[in-house]
Amino acid sequence: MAKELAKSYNPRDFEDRIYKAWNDSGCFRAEADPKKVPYTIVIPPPNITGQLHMGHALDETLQDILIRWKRMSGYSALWLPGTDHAAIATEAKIVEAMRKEGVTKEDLGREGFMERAWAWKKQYGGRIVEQLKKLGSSCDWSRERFTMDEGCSKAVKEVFVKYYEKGLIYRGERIINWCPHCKTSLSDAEVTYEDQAGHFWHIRYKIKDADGYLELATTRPETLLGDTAVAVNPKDERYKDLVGKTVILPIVHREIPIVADDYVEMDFGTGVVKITPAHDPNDFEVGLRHNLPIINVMTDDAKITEDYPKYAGMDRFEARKAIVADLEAEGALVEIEDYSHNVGTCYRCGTTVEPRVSTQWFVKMKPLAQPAIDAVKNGETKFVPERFDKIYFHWLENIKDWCISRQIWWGHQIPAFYCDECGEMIVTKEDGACCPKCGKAMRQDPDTLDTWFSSALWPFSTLGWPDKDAEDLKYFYPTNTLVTGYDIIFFWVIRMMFSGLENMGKVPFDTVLIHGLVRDSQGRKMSKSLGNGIDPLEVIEEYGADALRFMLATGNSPGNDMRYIDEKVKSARNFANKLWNASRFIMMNLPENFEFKGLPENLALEDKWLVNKFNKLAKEVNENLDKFELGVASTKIYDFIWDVYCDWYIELTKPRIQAGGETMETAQAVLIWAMQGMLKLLHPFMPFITEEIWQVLTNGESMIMLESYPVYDDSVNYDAEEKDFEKIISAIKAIRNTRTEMNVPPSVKAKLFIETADAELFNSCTLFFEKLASASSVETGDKFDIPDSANAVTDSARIFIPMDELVDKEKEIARLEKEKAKVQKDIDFLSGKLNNPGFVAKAPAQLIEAEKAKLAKAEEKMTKINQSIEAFRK
RNA sequence: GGGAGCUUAGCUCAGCUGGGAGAGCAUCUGCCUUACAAGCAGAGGGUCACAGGUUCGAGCCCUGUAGUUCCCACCA
Repeated sequence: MAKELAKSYNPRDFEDRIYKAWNDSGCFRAEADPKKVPYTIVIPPPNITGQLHMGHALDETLQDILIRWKRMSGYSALWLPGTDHAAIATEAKIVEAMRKEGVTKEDLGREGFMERAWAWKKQYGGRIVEQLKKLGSSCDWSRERFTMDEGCSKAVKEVFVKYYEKGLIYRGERIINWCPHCKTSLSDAEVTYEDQAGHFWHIRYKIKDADGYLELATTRPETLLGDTAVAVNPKDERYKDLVGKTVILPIVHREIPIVADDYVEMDFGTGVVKITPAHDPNDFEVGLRHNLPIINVMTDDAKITEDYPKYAGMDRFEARKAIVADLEAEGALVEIEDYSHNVGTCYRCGTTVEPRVSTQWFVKMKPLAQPAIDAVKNGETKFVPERFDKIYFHWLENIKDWCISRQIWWGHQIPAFYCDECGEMIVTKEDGACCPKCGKAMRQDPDTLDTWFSSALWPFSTLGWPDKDAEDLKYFYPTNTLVTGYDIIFFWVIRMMFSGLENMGKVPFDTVLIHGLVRDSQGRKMSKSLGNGIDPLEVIEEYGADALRFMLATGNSPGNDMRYIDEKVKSARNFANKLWNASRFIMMNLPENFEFKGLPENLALEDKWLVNKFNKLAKEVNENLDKFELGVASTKIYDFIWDVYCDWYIELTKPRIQAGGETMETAQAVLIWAMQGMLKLLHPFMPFITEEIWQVLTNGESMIMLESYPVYDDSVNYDAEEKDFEKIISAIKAIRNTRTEMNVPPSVKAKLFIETADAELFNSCTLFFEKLASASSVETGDKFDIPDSANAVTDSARIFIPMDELVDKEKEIARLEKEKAKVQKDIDFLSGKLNNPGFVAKAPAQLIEAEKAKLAKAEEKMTKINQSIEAFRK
């Protein structure tokens, strides 16, 4: 540890060193200590493929603030870290890397591919973890987990088998979202809808055995190949007689029925809909109701199948053009209309999703959703801010079954086994099962699980479940605060909720703290394609992790997006620098072998003023943190350190330090006392600089991160002293103000004559007037008449500042009149309020008293101003 | 088509149980006062989107309007 602070604040010199010291001494380790109360956060596990971005930086900063605060407040605080295998995202990256080498998945085979994937995990899984450390994250690395490690995998199998046996998991042929690029199914949550400009192609289908056509419109003419009906509304008089007849599908020339179904809206378009059960979720439902055949016309990469030789091998968009041309040639195309519609895209790669019928595994959601809804309704888990519970309810109330099987290799392979001999299927936790019917070796289902299936179990799988007696599980579950962005509610929060309730019987966390996105300086989302992303590591390199953290925690509120603005980081860095220099100041003014023995007895007025203000600060900061108002808390600490401590208190101690003796010793002790308190309050927000200063201040005898967080001390009551000293402060401010307005440079000292009823108080503070208000001498009294002097007036004093040159009476009167007008406004406002019978009758007594006191002060000041004006007019 | 957020100083944003509008940056005036020019002391700048309502009292609560952003939704 450093022995003394470097001359200038340079976070690069100590942040890594301090992180290592924390880690080496086991400060991050949480114990299941029965004498303590647990406080637990599980990290939203970043993807192993990921690199730290601003979103992580915000998320980790908020968690670290909470965990450090709770740790210092005496809790057994566990922040459990880990990473996510991120199935599709990771596999896509690996495949892409392989592509550059000219290798395909098929070349390697499943086993070979998995080997390669694990190697990838080994290489990159550690990278993001190292980046988290740069931020100062105080995670318990001894408990680090990975969603595909042995324990998590065990939990996944356990849950899968349990759900299957309870009938909560089933396998079936359904229409699902298919990504032709990733070549896998997707869940509903993994589809992002976006408005796209497209067309409405109006097509006519010839009615068989009758004259005329049925005209309909579609945005996807290529799916016509798979049409197995056209539908109309049963109440639609226009088509009533046609129901039961058939039409001839253009191009294909297949005969398909006209069916009646309520799904069709009469007022939309022509009131006729083509039905393609294999490629549209609604059509699929209609198909089920009318027993229509399902004709899949596309391969898994969305090319037309061999069944349609003319279009076979064409991509669906090429096929669209070809088919439109053919429709036109055939005379079946009536019209093309511009149309904007909602298109589903893959949330990973952006490819337009193709609805597709296939056999998949599903989780039955209705029975699981209800307890999750109830848990938030009855307050077992609450969202901060509260409004996000609406989104949560809405999603759960309309939830559909969750498609969990993915046609990729990187992930948890589904623990279902098939007998190719007799067709038997079993679901089991055991590997390498043999068929219970015919004894033959069974083949495991090749599919893997949705990545969110394992992260849904994260709050308990990481604590030892399914071992129900695991010490960590018993002590740390349920966890307390989950911190995440609003964009993850559907993917993760909801699934953790029902998983926790179903498997643990308890909610996984009591609070979900939601934050927004970090946008660029223009308010745009940071994205790779825009190239507007800011790398947190570069910011840390330039300004330090503390500055970045402070900027992210300050000036924004839960649930709202924020912008990354360089000036804000700079200003946070300047704040750190300010603190750095303040501590340098107090240290350079300490005697060689100074020993801090706590707050001394013989406090001066200004010491009590400071102590009282600090005490109130500690109270408020804890209250704000309790309510997750981290930004408000950090602002208050900032204001106290900069304004109260640096700009006032340090300046006040300077003359005392010069004076020496007892007053100096007291000042030194108070300086240190307050500095230690401020460092502790600030530590969760700016861990590195506070630790570095603490180490030097305390000769490395303890770590600030393990100190107790300051709390309100109800034995401190210096309210009267605080008020008194505020009189001195306002007098100094008034003098400075007057001098500035009269263009008197600070180098020009002036005598002060202070006319006040608080002569004793002012006399005890003459040093401060000399030092902070450029006074050459100070005289107090109950009556002065000093001609040719500028006047500074407060509610408790009239201050005469004689000038070398004659004071311009008119100017001085004008200045006082201006001031008078202000005070008069106050008096009018306050007396108006107090003369209002409604206010006096209904406002709280405390407030009325406060307003009366304010009015009295204003009137005092008014009297003094009038006296001064009178004196000038004489 | 539903739902939510936002609209406060030139810019970016705080302001949480309703009690005389705040910060950072920017602007203007002075200061290199030996902790800090990444600083110090001052100053200017706001009908808190608009219109109603509730209240003794509204930036804050209610209703509506406008602009804006986002989420959800099966009108082909």
